[in-house]
Amino acid sequence: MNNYVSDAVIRRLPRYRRYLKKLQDQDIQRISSKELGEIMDVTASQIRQDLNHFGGFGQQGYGYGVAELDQKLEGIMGLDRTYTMGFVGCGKMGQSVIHFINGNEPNFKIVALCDNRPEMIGREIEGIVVQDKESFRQRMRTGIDILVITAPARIAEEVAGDISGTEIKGVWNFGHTDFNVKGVKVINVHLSDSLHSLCYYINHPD
Amino acid sequence: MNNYVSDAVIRRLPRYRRYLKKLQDQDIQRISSKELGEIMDVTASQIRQDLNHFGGFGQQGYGYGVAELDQKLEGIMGLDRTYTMGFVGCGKMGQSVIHFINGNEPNFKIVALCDNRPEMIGREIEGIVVQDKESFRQRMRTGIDILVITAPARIAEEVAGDISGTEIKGVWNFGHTDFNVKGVKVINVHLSDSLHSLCYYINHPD
DNA sequence: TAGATTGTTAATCGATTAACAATC
DNA sequence: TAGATTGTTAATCGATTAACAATC
Repeated sequence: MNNYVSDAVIRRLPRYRRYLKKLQDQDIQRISSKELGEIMDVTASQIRQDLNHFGGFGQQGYGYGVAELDQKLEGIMGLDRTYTMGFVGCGKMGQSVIHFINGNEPNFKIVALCDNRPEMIGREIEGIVVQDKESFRQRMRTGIDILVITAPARIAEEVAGDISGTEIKGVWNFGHTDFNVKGVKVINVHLSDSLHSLCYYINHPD
Repeated sequence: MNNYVSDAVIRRLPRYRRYLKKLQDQDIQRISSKELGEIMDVTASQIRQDLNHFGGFGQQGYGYGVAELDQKLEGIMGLDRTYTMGFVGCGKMGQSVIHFINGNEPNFKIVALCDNRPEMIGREIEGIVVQDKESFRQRMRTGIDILVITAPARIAEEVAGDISGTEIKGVWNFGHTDFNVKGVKVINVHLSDSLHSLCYYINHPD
């Protein structure tokens, strides 16, 4: 019930949920922080601390109800509702993220696509017609919760400027630059960065 | 020159490099930690602390040479050599990562592809023939530095078991489960997790 | 030399872990 | 009730920031 929640905690929430799903698949109905900690390779203390930011979901002497905790976390992250998405960039990366969302994320509905290349305009990708930048700019103003950037940096920068004043609440950015838009949360995926860190570890084993 | 380097520092290294590249594009040849901190939105202190884990790359009264620092970081991350890559899974996600690597990461050479589906076997993707699991298992033993997992969780788990004893030094995992292989560094990308954290932020603005 | 800015030590801040009283 | 395990406070640990002497 604490007010401030650190980024470190927020980044762990989806992971808790992944493990809770797995437990449900195994028909396990309750779990203690100790057991869960062993499975997830974190301390029981951290689990209890993390969860208590949002309320007391456990029961002394018993542990946590797996399904109940999963549902609470779903609510905390707002995954008990749907989000509309618009894509900027429908190249290989864009198409694969579109496919990923449609196949794995039922709470996210893709409602608009945009691409710069004339040969892409008017084409349908998984049932949605690709728009040009001008008509997308219009479409973008209302009814899109999350903007997904899967376009080259130059185009991403252009679009960033158009976000203010729209209903967009979050940006999921696969581009290679960081960007900040006031009033909108941006998550930068940065594939290159994670690959390059991997190289660091490869060259500095311990 | 310090021996232990925390994950937090390692994750920041690629980001420093991105900004140094940008500075080079603008023909800026030197920069102080103060200026760089302002551009990157971090403290000058953090930059100096981070870099000094690896040596004194700056000069008092002057700052850092942009090209020189970039080159040092390249060396630290081992990006002055090439890495061979094998892909497990050649679906939409796999193909898009293959395309991403070939288009953006000259230090990474894709040398082997694998897919489970009969209709994929023998097909060529960006010049590389897709192998079945059995022949890939053989191929995997030598000459692959990094294994990229872009296959469903079930297949990822199978492959994980075959890694020990190969020359593979790192795994770049796009699957939806965490996994650990002893002696091999694994970086889990977890697209869902980052999307779900974004939802948390959308629902808890401040 | 004087000014600037590093490299590095010390102080602060925040996150993780440990401990334990509360309680199911 | 006794045992188990939470929720929560206190202790520890690590990372970030500030300060400053070294030095280009």
